[in-house]
Amino acid sequence: MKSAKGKGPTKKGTREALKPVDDRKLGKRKAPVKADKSSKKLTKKEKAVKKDPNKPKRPPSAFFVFLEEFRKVYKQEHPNVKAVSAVGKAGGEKWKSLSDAEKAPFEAKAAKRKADYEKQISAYNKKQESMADDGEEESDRSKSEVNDDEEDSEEVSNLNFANWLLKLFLKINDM
DNA sequence: CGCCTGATTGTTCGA
DNA sequence: TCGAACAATCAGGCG
Repeated sequence: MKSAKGKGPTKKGTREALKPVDDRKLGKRKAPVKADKSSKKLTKKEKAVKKDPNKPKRPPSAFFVFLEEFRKVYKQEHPNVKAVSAVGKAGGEKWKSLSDAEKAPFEAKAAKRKADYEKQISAYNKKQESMADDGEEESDRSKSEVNDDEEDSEEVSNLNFANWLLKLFLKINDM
């Protein structure tokens, strides 16, 4: 059952070049080159230390957005499951099962995430410059008013997503 | 006692 | 252009 990972089906040509990325699956997913100072996962520490609260973390990709919903559903069906890998594998497999149409809504969110992320980065960079001189943050009102064009039409769809996913999940599960 | 790893894919920056 | 790293999650395992 797929011990070779989805190397074939998902491959998109350009992805072939990213083949080395798969290497991270072999064991270490990071820092082969660095290996300098305790290259431990600073990501977690960054959170705890909170050195830069304004530092925008990479927003979840479409796959992660889907995973967030998927995890909820998965937990409902598998409350006993105790392993992130389980959801990861199941989610990944399912993700590939999704059609472009199904991925569309998630990709839409991903696109939106980029817009927000861009703003956050902009604000973050700006702040860094400001602080470098005076340390006085503040700034103007960047209240992240991202109400531009579309979007915001969800709200209620949020639950629908879970419901739809649940249905899809059960449906495929039955197959 | 506390932090890290595992597993999925996508995105994003850096050299 | 390519590559490497990190994004969430949750519980267990190790120092």
